[in-house]
Amino acid sequence: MREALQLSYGYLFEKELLQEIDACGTYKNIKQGEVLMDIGNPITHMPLLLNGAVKILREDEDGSELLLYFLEKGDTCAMTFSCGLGKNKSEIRAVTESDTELLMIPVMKMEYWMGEYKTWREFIVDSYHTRMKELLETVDTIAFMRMDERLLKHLQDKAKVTHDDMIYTTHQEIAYDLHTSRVVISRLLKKLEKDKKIEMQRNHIKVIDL
DNA sequence: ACATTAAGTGATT
DNA sequence: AATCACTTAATGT
Repeated sequence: MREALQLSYGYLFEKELLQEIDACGTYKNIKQGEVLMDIGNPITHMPLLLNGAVKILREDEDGSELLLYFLEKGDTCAMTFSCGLGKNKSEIRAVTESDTELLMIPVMKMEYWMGEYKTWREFIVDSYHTRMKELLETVDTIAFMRMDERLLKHLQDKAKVTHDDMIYTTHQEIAYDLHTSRVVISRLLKKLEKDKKIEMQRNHIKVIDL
């Protein structure tokens, strides 16, 4: 069994379940920026994050994106639950935010364990809750916060999931995540820098106000 | 040196 | 807050 599995999930699951997870899952190491799951893809596996971070995005008709939330170590994707036995298609896109190690569990196994292991069942229900709360928080953010607040929150979230106060990205990419234009982001970042909340260099931003 | 990409800015809606 | 049009700065070849 991989150390990472024991480390991230050892306190949640009993030995037998961990061994089954280890045996049925496929370990994957994924580089930053890879698309794990795209809109329309059939869902056959559920990911268990061992480390790293994944961002979950929604897309509109003309292809522009909106970031919904991040997944971290110990998280799993909520979309997988709402589709039985790989019959449904993914409604979201998942992109690795940093280099990520994860385990892919076949949906069949995940359903089977629901009946077999209480700890697994609790984990799934709990994850579902967490995702739902996270989703509500983003809805609030989009609906009630001004763009400058959203931007700062986004930078803070990003720093958190990546465990690094340095954010390696361009203004354009941030604009895509927040579904706005680059010009707006550039201007707001300028303000945040003046307020000593961040420091900027080309292609990276240091978050000071964490 | 030149082309490409990232970031800054004023004006307009 | 978005868009346009344009400038300036940094980086790659």
